[in-house]
Amino acid sequence: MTTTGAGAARPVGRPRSSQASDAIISATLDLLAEGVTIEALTIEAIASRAGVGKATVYRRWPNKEALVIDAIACLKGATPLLPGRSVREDLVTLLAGMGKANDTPEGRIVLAVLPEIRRNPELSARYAAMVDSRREVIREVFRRGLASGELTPDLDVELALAMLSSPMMSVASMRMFPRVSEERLAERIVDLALAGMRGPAPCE
Amino acid sequence: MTTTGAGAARPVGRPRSSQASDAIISATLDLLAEGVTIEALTIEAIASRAGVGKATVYRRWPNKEALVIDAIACLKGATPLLPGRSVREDLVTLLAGMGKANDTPEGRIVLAVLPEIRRNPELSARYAAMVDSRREVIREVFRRGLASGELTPDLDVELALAMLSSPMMSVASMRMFPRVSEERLAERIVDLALAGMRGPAPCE
Amino acid sequence: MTTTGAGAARPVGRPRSSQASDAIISATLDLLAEGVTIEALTIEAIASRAGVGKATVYRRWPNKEALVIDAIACLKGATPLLPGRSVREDLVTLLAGMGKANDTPEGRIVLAVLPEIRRNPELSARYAAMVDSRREVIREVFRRGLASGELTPDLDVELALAMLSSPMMSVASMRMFPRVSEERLAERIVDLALAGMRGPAPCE
Amino acid sequence: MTTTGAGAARPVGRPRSSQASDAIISATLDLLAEGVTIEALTIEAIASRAGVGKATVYRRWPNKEALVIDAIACLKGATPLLPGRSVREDLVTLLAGMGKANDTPEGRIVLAVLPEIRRNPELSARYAAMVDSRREVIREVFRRGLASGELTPDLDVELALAMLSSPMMSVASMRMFPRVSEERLAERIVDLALAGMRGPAPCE
DNA sequence: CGTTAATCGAGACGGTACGTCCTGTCTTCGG
DNA sequence: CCGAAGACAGGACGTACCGTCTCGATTAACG
Repeated sequence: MTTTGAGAARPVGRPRSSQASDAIISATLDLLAEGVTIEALTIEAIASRAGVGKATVYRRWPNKEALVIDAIACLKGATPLLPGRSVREDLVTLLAGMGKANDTPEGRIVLAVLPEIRRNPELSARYAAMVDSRREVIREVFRRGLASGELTPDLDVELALAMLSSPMMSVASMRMFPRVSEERLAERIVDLALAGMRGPAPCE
Repeated sequence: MTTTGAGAARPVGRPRSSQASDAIISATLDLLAEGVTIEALTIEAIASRAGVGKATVYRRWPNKEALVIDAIACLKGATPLLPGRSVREDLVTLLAGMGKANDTPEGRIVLAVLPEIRRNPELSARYAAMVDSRREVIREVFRRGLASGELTPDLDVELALAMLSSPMMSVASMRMFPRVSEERLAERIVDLALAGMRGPAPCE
Repeated sequence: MTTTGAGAARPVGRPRSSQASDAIISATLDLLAEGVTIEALTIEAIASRAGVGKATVYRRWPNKEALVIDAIACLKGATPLLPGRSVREDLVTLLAGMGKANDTPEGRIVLAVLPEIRRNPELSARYAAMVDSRREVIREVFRRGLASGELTPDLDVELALAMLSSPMMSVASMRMFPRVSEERLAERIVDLALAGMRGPAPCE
Repeated sequence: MTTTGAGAARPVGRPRSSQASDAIISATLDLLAEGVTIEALTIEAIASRAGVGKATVYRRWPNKEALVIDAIACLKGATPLLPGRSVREDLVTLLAGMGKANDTPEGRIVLAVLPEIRRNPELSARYAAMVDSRREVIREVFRRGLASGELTPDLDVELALAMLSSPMMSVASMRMFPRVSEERLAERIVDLALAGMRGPAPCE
C-alpha cells in the first residue's frame, strides 16, 4: 500500500477511457433508433460501430441487457412545461406528451426494450427508478391537486398514476384511435379518470 | 376437364402432417411455459422437443415470431362466470381474472411474447383479433350497462375498455401493490373508472 | 402358379416406364457433361432435370454411384479406324485417340467418375468390363503383331497394354506437355515402349 | 514510424494457434486413414474430432478439398534406400516401393484424394509440386544413368518418368496381377521400358 | 370389363451437414 | 493495466439433400 491511501480500491494501470464507454452507449442507442430489434442487437455490431474491441464492452457490462438498460437510462425526455392553472390541464399536457413520445426515436427505443425489462428483476428495479423520475412530475401535479382540494383527499396516488398513464400508453402504442390527436385522447382519458378523483368541493 | 371442376386448388404431393404441426405448437408452448425467454427460444430446441426435423418447422412458419404467435393463439383462457347482478360486480370479476391470469403459465407466455408483437404489424393484427375475443366479454358487460342505464349513454366503449384493462395489466404485471389481492385491486380500479361512466339514473 | 410358367418372376401392376429410365440417364450425363462434380451431383437435381419424382430414381438405382456407373456405361466412344499397316502405326492412332478423348465431354465424364470407381469393387468390375471392350481393340493389334512377328512371342499382353495406355492417360490428363500434340506424344510413347517388345525378325 | 520498419505485414490481434491447425490436419488424416471417403468426409466430423470449432477450420481453409490437400502434403513417404549399383536395380527398387505404398494407410489416403485434385487447377499445381519431390529421386537416377552412358543421351526424362511410374501405379492400384509380387512387377516394367532407353554402349 | 397392384409426379418426413454469425473468453501487441 | 484486434470453442441460424414415406392419379395384365 504505497499509494493514495484512500479506503477505496486502488486502480493500478491505465484507467478506463470514458470516451470508449460513451461511444458504446451511443452506438447502442443509434442501432436501437435505427430499428434494430433487441434480439437482433449484437454486441459485435455495437463494438464495431463504436470503434471498440468486444472486450472493452464486456469489461463494462456483463451482457446485452445490462448495457441496453444503461443506454436507455441516458435518454432524457424533455419534460413539457406545465401551465399550472388546473390539475386537469396539467394532466392533459403530460399525457399528451407521453402519447407523442411514442413516435420519437427515444420512444421507440424504450418500447423496444420494455419487454426485456420485465424479465430481469434487477433491471426492472433500475428501470422503475428511471421511470419514477418521470412519474414524479405527475405525482407533483397530484399533490398540488390534493392541496387545492381539486382531488379527493383519500386518493391513492400510485393507483391514480396507473389509471392515467397506462391507458394512454396502451392506446397510443397500439394506435387504437389513429385519427384522434394525442391531445384529444389525453383529454378524454383525464376526464374519465378524474371523475372518480374529484374532491367534494365543487359538488354543489 | 371432365371432372369436379371445383374452383379450389387441388394440393398435389404428400399433404402436411397435422400431427407434426401440433407437436411443434405443443413443444413451443411447453418451452415457453418452462420459462424460456423468447430470445432464448430456439427453433432447433423446438424441433428436437417435437421430434421433428427443422425443415418441417420452416415449411410451416417463416420464423420464430410467426410460430410463437400461432402458438399463443392456441391458448384458450377460461372465461370466468359472471354474476350478472351489476356492471360493477361483473367488471371486478373480469379484471380480477385478468390480474390472476398473469400468474398462470398461459399468462406468463403471453407476457413473454407481447413485446415482439408490437413490432410486426401483421402479427399485431392477428394478436388484436385474438385479444378481441376476450375483450368482447367486457364489451358485452358494457352493453348491458348501457341498456340498463347504469352507464352514461355517450360512453366511448373502446376507450372505457382501455381505461379498465390496461391499468389492471400494468399494475398486476409490474407487481406495484404486491400485498393487495387482485380482487381488491380490481375493485379500486373499477370504482375509480366507473365514476366517470355512470349514467344519470342514480342521481336523485 | 397358373401363369406363363417361365421361371422368371411375373410382374403384376403397372410396368416401369423405360422413358423415365432414359430421361434419368440422360439427365445424369447432361449434368456430368456440364461440369458438375460427382460430389456435387444430386439425385434431386437429376430427378428434377429428368422431370421425374425422386422415388422413380430410387426404385431403379440404390444410390448415386450405381446410377452414375449405369450412365457412363451408356457412353459409346467411337473407335478410330485403324490403318492396319503396322503395329506401330495402329498403336499411335489408338493412343492419340485416347489422349484426345480427354477433351471430349465423354472423356471429362469418365474422368470425373474414375475415382469413385476404385472404391466400390462391384462397380469396379463393371467398369473393368466396359473398359475391356475398348482395350480389346488394342489387344487385337497386339495379336496381329505377334502373328506377324513384329512383336516378341513372350510378350505379356496385359502388361504391355498398361505400359502404353496408362502413360498416355496420365500424361494427357495431367497436361504434362501442353504444347505437344497428342499424335506426337503417342508416337514417342509407342516408340519407347515398342523397343522392349520387338520381335527377333528385324534383327539382322 | 520509429520501429523495425520491415516491409512485411505486422499481424494484429491474437495469432492463430498452430496447435489447432495441427489437430485439424491430424483429424483429417485419421479419418481418411480409417477409410472415410472424401465425399463422406465432413468438416463437422473433422472439427469435432480435432476438438475445435467449425469456424476455426473455415478460418484456415475455404473448403474440404483445400484442407485435404494440405493434409496429404504432410504425409512423408519414406524414400527407400537405393543400392546404386545400376540404373535398372535402382528403378526396380523405387517402383516396387511405389507399388507397395498403395497398401499403406498413406497410399490409400492419396488414392482417395487423387480424383478431386484433377479438378481444381490450383490444387493440382500444389499436388504436382508435392509429387515432384518424390519424382526427383527417380530423376536423379536417370541423371546418373545418362552420365554413365547406361541411358541414351537423347532421353526425354519427363516422358520416361511417366513411362515407368504410371504403369506401376495403375497396375498396382487396379490389382491387375494380384498374384505377382511388386518386385516382380517392377522388374518387368523396368525391363520393358528400359529397352527403349538404353545407351549405345552395350551394343557390341 | 372391372379389379388389382405396382407405377407415376409431387412433395412432406426425420435427419445430417453445410457455411455464416454471434457469444463470452482468451491472447497478442502497442500505448 | 487498458485498448483494438481478432482467434478460440460452442452453438443456432436457415438452406439443401438424403433416402423414405404418403398422396391421388395412371396403366397394364388378370380374371
